[in-house]
Amino acid sequence: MDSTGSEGVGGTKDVVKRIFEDAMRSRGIFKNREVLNIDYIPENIPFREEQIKRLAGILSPVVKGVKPSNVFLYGKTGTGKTMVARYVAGVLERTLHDEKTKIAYVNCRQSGTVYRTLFEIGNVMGYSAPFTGISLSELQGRVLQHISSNGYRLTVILDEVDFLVNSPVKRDAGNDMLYQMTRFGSYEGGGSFISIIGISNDLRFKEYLDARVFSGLRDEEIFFPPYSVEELKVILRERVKEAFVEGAVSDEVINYIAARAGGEHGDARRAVDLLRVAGEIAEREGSDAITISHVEEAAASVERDKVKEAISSLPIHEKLVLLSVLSFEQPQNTGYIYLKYTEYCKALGVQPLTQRRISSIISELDVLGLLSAPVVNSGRYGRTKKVSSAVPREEALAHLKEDEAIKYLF
DNA sequence: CTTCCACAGGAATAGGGGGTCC
DNA sequence: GGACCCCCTATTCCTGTGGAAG
Repeated sequence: MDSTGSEGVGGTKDVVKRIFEDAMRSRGIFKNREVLNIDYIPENIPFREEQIKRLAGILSPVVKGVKPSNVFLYGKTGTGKTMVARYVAGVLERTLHDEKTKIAYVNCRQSGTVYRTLFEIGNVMGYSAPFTGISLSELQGRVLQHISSNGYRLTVILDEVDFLVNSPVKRDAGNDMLYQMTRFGSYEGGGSFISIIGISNDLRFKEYLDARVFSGLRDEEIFFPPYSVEELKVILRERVKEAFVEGAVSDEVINYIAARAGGEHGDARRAVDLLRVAGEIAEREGSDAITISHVEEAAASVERDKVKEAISSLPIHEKLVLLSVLSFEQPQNTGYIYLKYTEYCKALGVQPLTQRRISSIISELDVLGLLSAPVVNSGRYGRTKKVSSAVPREEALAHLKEDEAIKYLF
């Protein structure tokens, strides 16, 4: 840990001073760390020429004020869908000299609800709606009205569009919104239109879609295959050239990152992320090059941060459920978890929630990756979830103890 | 082959805090 | 102020179910 007191002649102050001096003396290994941000769009996007050309071709009518086909981009995470869409949209935007032609980017998952997605689109189009209070259909009507009455021609990128329809609660609203948007213009006249670039990595997506919406949404499709490890190496090498000073990242390290991040399904975002965090760690250590062990540490640190973030932002009942699961060595049935949970509630003087709710919470924690809770059938002995922790026990407990209330359950 | 466990998980509903609109 | 809206958590009630025990 940290050595209190003074080492050698200098005191704490000198130690701190030395850290700053070290930081100043070393040239630093970063040249331009912006290049490693998630939303950085490089000049050159390798291995995606074909997709870029196709998307540009499909969108080209826009420059003449004509509605292009709707496009659907699909492929797994980190295969460059968003980057390509933003890249092409960016170039398109810069070649336009037309007030009426707009390009909007909305991430449907970040927006969270159909309402807020529409709200965002309205915002980009210069219509500020109340962020709550009016009905969805009212908002939808207003935004579309705003677009048509101003004669706007809109190309909207709906990233993670599956989130508009993937829950039963949203399904109808999401379908309706997409339906209205795909139909928009066909009856408006006046040159106003909306074209949609949909992006999704969930291939079950179409199951949730209304058939009419589905066919309307993908006049065209562009597939993004995973990057191979070799391709990842090229991508990393290009980023390294831009981001780091010469000699800071060896080929060996690049290969290691590519293998590590790309091994499963060629996720470039993950690879670049790993590179960035490894660089930050190396920098903090005052090292002038990234080593394999920096990368390993980076991978562990990314994982730890995720767990910490996930646990500390949990509401109290979720934390208690997690604690209940951790109190067992072996995987347990929902029923036993629930019993333990009610004990904890009693100890804290909190009113326990119903088992139905706890069952949902267990599922939510499963989705978050904190728990593993597959449903198992034990014949005569019923049907339940076998709940166990999906994160290191001690680590999870440490985070839970940060909570003021839970601390007293030691 | 039937029974029956121990829940899963859908549906309807409520309520409370955020709001708009007239 | 009253009608109505969104969003989220939570409750109540409910029907469904794979397979070991009998």
